[in-house]
Amino acid sequence: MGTSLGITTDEQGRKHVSEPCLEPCPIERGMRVLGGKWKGSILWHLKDGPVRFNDLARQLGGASKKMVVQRLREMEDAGLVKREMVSDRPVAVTYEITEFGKTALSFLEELKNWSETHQI
Amino acid sequence: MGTSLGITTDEQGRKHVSEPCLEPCPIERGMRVLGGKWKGSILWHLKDGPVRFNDLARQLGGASKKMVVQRLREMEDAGLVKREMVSDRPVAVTYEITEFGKTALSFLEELKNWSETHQI
DNA sequence: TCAACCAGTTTACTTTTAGTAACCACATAT
DNA sequence: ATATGTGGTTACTAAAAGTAAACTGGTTGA
Repeated sequence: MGTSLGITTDEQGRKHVSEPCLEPCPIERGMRVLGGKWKGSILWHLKDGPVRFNDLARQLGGASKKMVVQRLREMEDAGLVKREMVSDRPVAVTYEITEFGKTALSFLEELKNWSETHQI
Repeated sequence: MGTSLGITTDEQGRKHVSEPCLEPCPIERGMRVLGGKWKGSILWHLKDGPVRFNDLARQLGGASKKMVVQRLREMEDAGLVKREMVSDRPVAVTYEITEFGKTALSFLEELKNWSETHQI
């Protein structure tokens, strides 16, 4: 009988969804890459230049090293972040935002502004 | 000796963080309200007008009623969404985006575009 | 030599989230 | 009477996410 947002009702009155929002919908997909705890903050901290691992971990006061490493690996895999071995013996590593990572910054900035302007 | 992003090194070479990004930083706070699984999608589905509970649950193909209710309650509490009892006996309920909820749409749109333009 | 740094890894948990499947009470249509 | 609809709730399980703290194996500086 009627339709509303992809839901159709047939002649017998049974309801069917024509375009259910299955998992790989763009908003959920985006949230998976940027939404994990600390991911946004990590990217944000890298926006002004490469940062060394322990410095990053310290900045993210609340996060354990394990979390920071884990998130960094995920973000490396997603291509948001690049790991660079700066020196071998004294081991020194920096993490740097990639060009692709930078494309997410405007979005994070909007989120940041949104949280700041509305008291959340 | 040097400082970098709020990390200072004292005369003895010990490192200290001056402004660690503790949990309630704007990006993390924003992610807490908008980042849960399905929350973004729910808000997005409500953008064109009120939607009834079961319709919404159907649209979110992968989500169980329990999840949808849970997320809706959280979003009600956050003031993003309003529950409206349309009719009592036949019980009918709609969920509607609030003015505050609408302020998050531009952000979701950017996330959506970002996910769509970069193959994620 | 000792303490502190580097960049992690590992362990041993606890907490949170996600999810299934069945069930409720009531209403409407066949 | 039976199936289907409404808007949920309950009970339970599985998986993910997160924690603190110890530990590696090296380096550096006092």
